[in-house]
Amino acid sequence: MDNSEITIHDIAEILGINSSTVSRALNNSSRVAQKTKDKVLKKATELGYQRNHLASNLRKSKTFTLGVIVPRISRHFFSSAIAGIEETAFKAGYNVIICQSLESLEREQSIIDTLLANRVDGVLISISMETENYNHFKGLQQRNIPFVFFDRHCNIPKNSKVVIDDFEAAYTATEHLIKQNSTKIAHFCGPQNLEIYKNRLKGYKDALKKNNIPFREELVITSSLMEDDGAKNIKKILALPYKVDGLFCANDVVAIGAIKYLKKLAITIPEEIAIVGFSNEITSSVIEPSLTTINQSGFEIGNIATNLLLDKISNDLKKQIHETIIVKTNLIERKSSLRIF
Amino acid sequence: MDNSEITIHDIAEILGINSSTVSRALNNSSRVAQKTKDKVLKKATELGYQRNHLASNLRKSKTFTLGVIVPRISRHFFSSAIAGIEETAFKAGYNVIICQSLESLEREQSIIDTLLANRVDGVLISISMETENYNHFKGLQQRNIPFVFFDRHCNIPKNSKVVIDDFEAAYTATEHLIKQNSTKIAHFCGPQNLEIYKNRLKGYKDALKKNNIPFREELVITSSLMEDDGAKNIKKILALPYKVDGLFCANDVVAIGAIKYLKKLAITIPEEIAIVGFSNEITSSVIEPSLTTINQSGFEIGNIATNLLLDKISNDLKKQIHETIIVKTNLIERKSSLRIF
DNA sequence: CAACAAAATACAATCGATTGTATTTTAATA
DNA sequence: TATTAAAATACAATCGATTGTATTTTGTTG
Repeated sequence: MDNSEITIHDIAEILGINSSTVSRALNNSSRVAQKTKDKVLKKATELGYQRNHLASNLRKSKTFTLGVIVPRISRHFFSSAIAGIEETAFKAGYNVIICQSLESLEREQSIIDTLLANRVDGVLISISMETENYNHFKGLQQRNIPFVFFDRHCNIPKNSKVVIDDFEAAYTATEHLIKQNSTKIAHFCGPQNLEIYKNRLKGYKDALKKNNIPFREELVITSSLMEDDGAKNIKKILALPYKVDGLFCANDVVAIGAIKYLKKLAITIPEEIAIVGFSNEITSSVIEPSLTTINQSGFEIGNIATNLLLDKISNDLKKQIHETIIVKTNLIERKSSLRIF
Repeated sequence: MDNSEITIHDIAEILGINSSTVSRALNNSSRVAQKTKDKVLKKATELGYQRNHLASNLRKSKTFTLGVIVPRISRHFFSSAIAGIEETAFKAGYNVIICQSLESLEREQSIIDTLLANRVDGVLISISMETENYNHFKGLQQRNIPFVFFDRHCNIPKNSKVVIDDFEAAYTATEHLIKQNSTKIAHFCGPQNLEIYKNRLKGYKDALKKNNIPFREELVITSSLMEDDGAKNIKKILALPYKVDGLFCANDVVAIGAIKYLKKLAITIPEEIAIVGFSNEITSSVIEPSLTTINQSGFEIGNIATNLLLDKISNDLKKQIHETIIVKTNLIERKSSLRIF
């Protein structure tokens, strides 16, 4: 049993030619005669030759590896995004290192150090909720490693990102509630250091304004948007001297927390309060009443972001373009907001 | 701005010593004097030296990369398992290539080829539903690449796996239904080429037997356990000449499909039919009625499987042990099965 | 057939770290 | 101080593929 790996030198020796010719033949270089290419290719498949990427990459000083940083892999949106990233990366011959920040800035920074140590060729990032300073990204810039934000991005100069139009989506969601005759509409929003939550808040505000509904500061409640926060936030709203009849949540998880709690209190949805979430988690179609939400395709976003990153990697030497790609979303109307008139 | 990477040769030159000494110093070899080690380490951090893994790995002919094959990354169980795998692997200095078989044998085979081409040091596998022949695993064995099954395993000689006691869990689940006064208990089972589904079926049968409930062939319905299958299978059951009052599903997804369909038909759960699922997907606690299910920690299983694999990798030269580790599960009792007496 | 350009191939250095062997330095002992 | 073992360091080959330069082969033209 020959356990030793076949190298280009083995092939070269067998064919009585030089290993450099074998290498060029396998890379389909124009400097090698077709006859020789055929010979080499035939022998290579015959021997089961497989290129040693380590050696190849060392010479080319490329790792063909991308780093991916997400807050949490088990969130449906992110695992879909990762599936999209993997797919595109794989096709292009890249591997992917996946890391979770678990919503911690510190972890995010140390992950970037690890990725730098691993000499990844590029990085895809969806930032943590804690991320307020951006020095670690500057580290990437200095090292000339291209990176692309997806979904959760931040406002640093010269960056590329693949995002959805959070403003528009939030506007649509809020206006949908208004059309359902809600007038006292609350908004559970996320940390305002994240652009996406800023924009969702803006969209909410704008929709109110355009529809001549006064904005009330006390109806906007900021939290980490975890399931627990749903109940906590609802309590605050119920303590108000007037009745809230609509709720737009910046994600589905907090919306589901809210629904569960409201059901305990026997407050009817959507009759007493109509609710819209954001992200279309799997759970959202299962909960009762099913949750109206903004649908965003993680898979598609992952695909696109990876393509953008690969472009940046191959254009490295030339000018660096800084692009923002906006992916379409749509409102899925479900029972949690549809009132019968 | 010095963009060029620092190498051991740079450090050696600056300190006026040989690069081999620098290498040994950085690897804390006993062949280097402490004084020299200190000098080297100081200079290395000063210059921001980072080992080039490509070069190091090429020399050691190791990639420090593990391959992971799962049916689908977006399933909660698998994304949790991946999180566990990543964690353990990262700590040990390994990277992970994640691949989805999407329940296709063909894809699974080609993924293994890719992983071989990537010269991974080991592989973690949870096999697809289609997987009936095991030649591709033999390829791994021949190449002497250690691998470990987790969750979905198969019956080949000399393999290591991290699994749950499917038999016992299914037994517990079925017995729970019996305690709830169900006597006509159906079982939605998965493809019988997978050990886990075989064992779940066995556990179901055994629980019936021990409780003197006759086993009926027609109550066992095999499918791919997708959500759609839930409704399809329920239809078959409703066509029976007697009334089924209990249902044990081999996963949560099909159970949820069943619940949704039963609700449409206004058949009450658990009063008319009590239901137990398997896996504890996130959705299961959200659906109404909430789904009684077997809880299995993907994260823990991922952790353990990775540790086992890393053991095998480092023991490569010595004897190969073939271990089966069984991870504890527990029954989570929820509304879908709890009858009020 | 000679001359020469073009095509094909060979040679050799290189990527950066590791490691077996050789050499030098240090320290201990007689 | 001479001797010698042990400790520390230097040298050089190596992992396998790539690539710039040198050399050989091929084919075309007068």
